[in-house]
Amino acid sequence: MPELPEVETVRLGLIPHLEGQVITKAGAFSRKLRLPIPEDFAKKLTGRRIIQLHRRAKYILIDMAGGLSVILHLGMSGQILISRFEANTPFKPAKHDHFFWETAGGMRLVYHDPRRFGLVAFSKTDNLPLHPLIKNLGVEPLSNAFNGPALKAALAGKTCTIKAALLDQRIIAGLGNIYVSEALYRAHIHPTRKAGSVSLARIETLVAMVRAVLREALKSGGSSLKDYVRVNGELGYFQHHFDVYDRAGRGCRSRGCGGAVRRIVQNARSTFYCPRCQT
DNA sequence: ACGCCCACCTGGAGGC
DNA sequence: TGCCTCCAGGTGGGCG
Repeated sequence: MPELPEVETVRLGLIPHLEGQVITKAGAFSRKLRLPIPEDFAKKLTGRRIIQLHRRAKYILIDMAGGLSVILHLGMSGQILISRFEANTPFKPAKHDHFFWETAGGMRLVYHDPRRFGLVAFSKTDNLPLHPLIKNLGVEPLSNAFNGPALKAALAGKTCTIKAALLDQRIIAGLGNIYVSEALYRAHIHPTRKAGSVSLARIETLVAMVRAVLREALKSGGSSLKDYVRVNGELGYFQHHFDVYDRAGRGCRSRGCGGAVRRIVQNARSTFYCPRCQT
């Protein structure tokens, strides 16, 4: 579900409730996520102070006192919710709640994930860059390292489609199925084009459009299709601004185009594009 | 090494 | 109402 803008919105929403706080209580329930929840989850977290929240790709990284970091991923349907809790009222998990913690400031974090593709893991803070979940991630698309020449070089010789390449987290870290379709539409690049064959000039445009669509989505608090919500339960609203995603058969929004958005399947995932505007 | 397929899960929507 | 199929913001293991 959540791509970079949704994960970043969650991180920004968590910061005021978590940074500097001490965890007074924590608990986990038995069902396994993408990875098993660490057995010592509650023991490791109880009494520990939260220092700082970061993001890498679609992972939220929480640095704690004592050199411990928590790695969180929302998978397709994960939610992290924060709410004030009443003193002396034990947490009763709802269906698909997998773990929680409470802070001295009176807030309770709950991780909820029906499909269980998300995960929580621990790492030593020092070793985070080398952690197996993190070490192979590519460039952050909102960083200066993401630029035309660098992307052109990363795509050189690739025979897969540009769509598949943009989804590859080892190349660009944080794009998902929605924003890849949206960025390719804005850059006028056909999603079936071979990644290595796109000219530098068009790659430069693509870089700018990836940035633009991520920034705009972030401003809108992300896109809520089904499961994604902010930490206070509110919806994002960038879904109202999609040009192509989930708009098959409807009119292309480009002035004077008059064509219709088409849906195709690439690598078993939907792609939406305008056959007239994208070549 | 690379590209592709599939599995991992649950639930909602739509067809009959 | 029910049952069946298809579909969904992600990821990585295994295969050719």
